[in-house]
Formats: sequence, structure tokens, C-alpha cells
Amino acid sequence: MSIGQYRAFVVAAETGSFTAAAIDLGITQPSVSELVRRLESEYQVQLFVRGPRRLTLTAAGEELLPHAQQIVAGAEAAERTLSDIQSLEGGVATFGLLRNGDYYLLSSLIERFHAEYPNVRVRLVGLNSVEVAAAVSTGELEAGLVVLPIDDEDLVVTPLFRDEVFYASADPARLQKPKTIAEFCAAPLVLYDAHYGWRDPTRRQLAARAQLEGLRVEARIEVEHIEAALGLVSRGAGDTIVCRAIAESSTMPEGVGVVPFEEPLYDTIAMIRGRSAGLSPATRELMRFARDMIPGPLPQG
Amino acid sequence: MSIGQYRAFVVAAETGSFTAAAIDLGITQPSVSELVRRLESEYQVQLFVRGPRRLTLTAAGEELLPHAQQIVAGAEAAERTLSDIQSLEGGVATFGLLRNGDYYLLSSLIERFHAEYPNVRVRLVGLNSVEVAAAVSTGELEAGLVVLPIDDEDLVVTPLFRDEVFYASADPARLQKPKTIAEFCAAPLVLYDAHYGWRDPTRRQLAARAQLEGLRVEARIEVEHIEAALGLVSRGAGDTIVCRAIAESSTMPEGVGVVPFEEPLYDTIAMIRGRSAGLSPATRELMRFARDMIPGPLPQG
DNA sequence: ACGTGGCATAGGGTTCTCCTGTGTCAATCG
DNA sequence: CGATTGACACAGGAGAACCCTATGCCACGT
Repeated sequence: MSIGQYRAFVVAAETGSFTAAAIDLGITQPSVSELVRRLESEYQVQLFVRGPRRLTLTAAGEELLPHAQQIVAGAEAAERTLSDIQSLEGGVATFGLLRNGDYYLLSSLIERFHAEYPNVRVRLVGLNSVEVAAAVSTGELEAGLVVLPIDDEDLVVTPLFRDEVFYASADPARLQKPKTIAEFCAAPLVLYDAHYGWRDPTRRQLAARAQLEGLRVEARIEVEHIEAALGLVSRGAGDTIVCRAIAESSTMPEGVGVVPFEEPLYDTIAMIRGRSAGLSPATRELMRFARDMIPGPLPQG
Repeated sequence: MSIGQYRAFVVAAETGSFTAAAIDLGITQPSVSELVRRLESEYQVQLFVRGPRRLTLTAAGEELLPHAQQIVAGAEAAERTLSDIQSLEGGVATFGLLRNGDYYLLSSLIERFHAEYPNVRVRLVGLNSVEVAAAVSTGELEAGLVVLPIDDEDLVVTPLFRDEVFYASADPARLQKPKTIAEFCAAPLVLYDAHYGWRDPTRRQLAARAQLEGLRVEARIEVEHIEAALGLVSRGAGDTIVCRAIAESSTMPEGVGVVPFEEPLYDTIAMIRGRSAGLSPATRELMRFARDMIPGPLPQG
């Protein structure tokens, strides 16, 4: 019941000769002979009739052939998949991506990578930074891009650049001058990433600042998606925070303006990977691309 | 690259634990551990993350899983097929059948066999006796029913019963009294089984008789199917030969009558099987059914 | 602090795989 | 008609794979 046995059987059936099959498989004729014989004796079934001049499948062999072919095809596909992962000639590079990754340069990164290695598919798993970090930490993902800070000890963290975070409102009166943390805590807030709550890195920075002054940040409304939050803000339901990349994108509704914090607040985007696990070539290469695309060392955004 | 490795991988991925997989597979945990490790080292790819408390698939493992499942499914199907052939609990009994087998008791034979062994499918390959004999001789088929005589030395031949062969015509004037071979040779004949020609057993008997008297049998028209021949006969294109089973069946056109030969001619139906090859239980059982259904030893009808 | 669950490692026995070399048999060719 | 060729079986031996038992390690829960 080994794959070699089924492969020998299939090739022998297709070529009509043990000798030809042996050449095809790169082994010797006695080996093919024995593989098939073992398959036959294992189940007490004759699969071939050994004519003196040619080989014929029995009815039992005819029944077995399609299943054997399925096994062999599966084995070839599996083998190809495993080799491709090592070869940059196929397969998939899987990469975790912070949820707002779309707003940065990532689409062009993928474009360039795909131009360089057209046979490698790219799978970007877009989650919150918290979840990306957890997935990389457990090994489900090899690497990813996240917003700092993150807690995990077992990750290699490479900061890439930072993006300033602004206070956003539809009321111009509240955008007159840079926001203090006290003003922020008093504001009617519409926050997003409800599922992750205060584990979200940007929120954690704000919570830490508030704590230093004995304050607490509390959201009036929490929604899941930033687009929903901005919609509410534009209709005057409250204020929120956005990073520059989003503020300058087309997602930003008309009539919503931004103002910086008094003490400037930054999202730091970093690449993370597991500390111990080896990286596949495709992932390694994708990480190199990501590093190379960053304009400089931690520019201000 | 063995099936055991893929099976261990699949079960471990599904159960989330090497230990559980080992119990599932009926082997020990170190064995599972080694099988997976070998699979990983074979291709230098990590498939699982061994968490202290839990096993997690890597991205590479996720890619491999469907292919591995295909291999395992194919192996299970193959194994079941091979066991079924030995067990009378499934699988297929393949049987060669003379072309006119339908006109005998065969349909009821199949019915009874199927009632006894509902899980065994029956595949009747209906060919001319010549071809059935050749297929059984080479081993492509395990057994079959044919009309004698056949040449092959390597066959075990068990005569079952015989069926008289008549001369058939649409012209009552030619059916007055039993036909002599000389009259037969002179008649305008419409014969069937064109493809096999004079290798057909019934034809061979007639040719042998003619040869004894220095005559030759020649067909005016040859067609492939007996139904076509009878159609021509009913329209007066010539005469032909039919066995009793056909003469009494609904296939026989109105207006076509039969008369025996002066020296009675019989088709002897026999069961044949290969001399050396072992028979599968299903085929052996089907042969027993066939023997049991014969009323007596070589009855005349 | 101790027991438990789960994976890794070590060492050994049995079987499988693959090789080389040789025998047999039938079909083909000079 | 004898020699050659082609294809499969058989024998014996080296190496690897598979599976086992026994044991160690580590994190978790009581």
C-alpha cells in the first residue's frame, strides 16, 4: 500500500510493459516486477496477465486503475506543491496584513512582486493587527505587517515607517487647534474595530496617554469598519481618529476635517515574523520587497 | 512520499494532535511523529507548529492538506476495491457472454445472483464467442459463456446445454422437409456476425460439414446483427439460421418459419475459464449459479 | 508542588525497496 | 533451423523505512 506500488502499477498498465515502466520510473525492471507482485499478493488479487510478449490488465486491474491513478495524481500534485514552496516557481506566499493595509502602498507592492515572480500566487490575509500578530506567533502565518505596539515576545519586529494619526470631526469648531488627550477623552467618540476593542494598537496608545493623566477613553459608539465610523462622523454622530493615509484617501467623506494631536500620535507600521520558524523563499522575497519600497528610515508619513 | 506519511499528516491535521492521530490510526504516537517529521524533512518544509498544548497547521500545511486528502481518499477507495473483489460484499463480477446470451436464461440468472449478493455489481461483457474466448484466454476476463467449438488450449471448458439450430426462411416452400447440407450450400444465405465471419462457432460447424462433401458455404449477404439478418429474411432477401431460443423469442419476425437440418445441428453452450488463473469469489459464485440453473445434463432444448 | 497530557528522542527488530546478476521462454532473423 | 533479442521471473544482499517500547521534557491544572 505504498505510492510507489500504485505508481508502478499505473505506469505498467499504461505502457503495457514492466520494462518500459521501469525506464519511465527510473528504476530497474525487477523492482517494478516486485512492486506489482507485492500489490497483488497483499490482496490476493491478480492485476496483470503476464503474457510472454505483452502485459494485459485483468478485470480486477481494470477496476483498480482509476483509483490508482487518483492516488498518483494526488501524489504528484502534493509533491509539486511542496517543491514550489521552496522554489519561487509556483505555490503561494501567504502574508498577514493589518486591516488598513489597503490604504498604504501594498497594492503596488503586490503588483511589483507579481511582475517579478509571475508563478507565485500571493494570498494576503487581511485582519486586525492583533489577529495577524497572533497568527504569526502561532505559526499559521509566516509573516505579516502590523501596527505597533504588539505584545508578543516570540516575534521578530522590524519597524518600517510611521503614519501620523489625526483627530477627525465634521464640526469645524472642534478642529481649531491640536487636540489634547483631555479633550480627546471628553469628546463624543465613534470608534471602529469593535471586535478587538482596546487591544487595537492605536487605541492602546491613546489609552496609555489617558492613563498617565488619570483619565479614561470611552467610545460613545463602536462599529466594526472604519468606513461605517466615518459615515457616522460625517452625519455628526461624533468624532473619530484616522491616520494620514486614510485622511488623504477617497474613503474620507466630504465635510470631515482633521487636526493633529498636541503631542503628535503615530501609527508605526512594522513587519513581523516568527522568531524560530524558517521562512519560505516566497515569503522572504515578499518581505524584501516590502522593505525596499519604504522611502526611508521611519519617515514621518 | 508514502501513503502512511500523508495519512498521518491528514489525520493529525484533522484531530489537531499527534496522539489522537496515533490512536485513530492504530499506531503509536512516536510513529506519527516520525512520519510527519519525515514528510517535512523530505521537502524542507514545516507543516505543523508544535505548540506545547496544541498543534497548528502552517500556511504550507494548509496548502498541502487538500492534496494529501486526495491521496488518502484514493488509497481508501483502492483498498476497498481490492478487498471487495475477495469478499462477495461489493465490487464487480465481470463475465464474458456470447452475443445471443440474452436469449437464454441469463437475465434471470443475473436476477437471482443479485438477490443473493446485492452488493456485488455484475458486468456482463457481451461479445461474440470468439472474442469472449480470446479475452478469457488472455486473462482480461476471468470466465464467460460461449458457443462451442472454440480452439483455445488454455481454457477449462464445461459444456452446459445445447440448443438446436434451424434453417429459417420466409418462403414456406423451402421449409417442407429437413435441410441437407447440400441444399444449405445452394441456398441464398443472409448471415450475421459479419465481423467474425467463419471464425464463428456455428458457422464453423456448417463449414466443416460442407467440407466433408466437397462443398463450400457462401453468404449472399452478411450483416452484423441477427436482428438485421432476420429483417432481411422476412422481406425475402434470403434465408438464414437461428437457434431455438431465438426462433421462439419475440425477436422472430412474423412470416419467418424454421425447419431442422437433416442431420440435427446444435449450438453447445459452455462455460469457460482460464486454466491457470485463480477465480475471484464473485466469479466463482456466478459460475456456480450458472451451472445450477441448467435443468439437466445437456438436454436437447 | 505534584500529576497529567502531549510531543521528542533513543535504540532495536522487521519489512520494504532497490540493486546486480542470472535464468527462462517466445518471437524474430539470418 | 539455430542464434539473437526482448521481456519477465528469481536469488541474494545493502540500505532505508516503519513501527515498537521506554524515557525525557515542558506546560498546564489541581
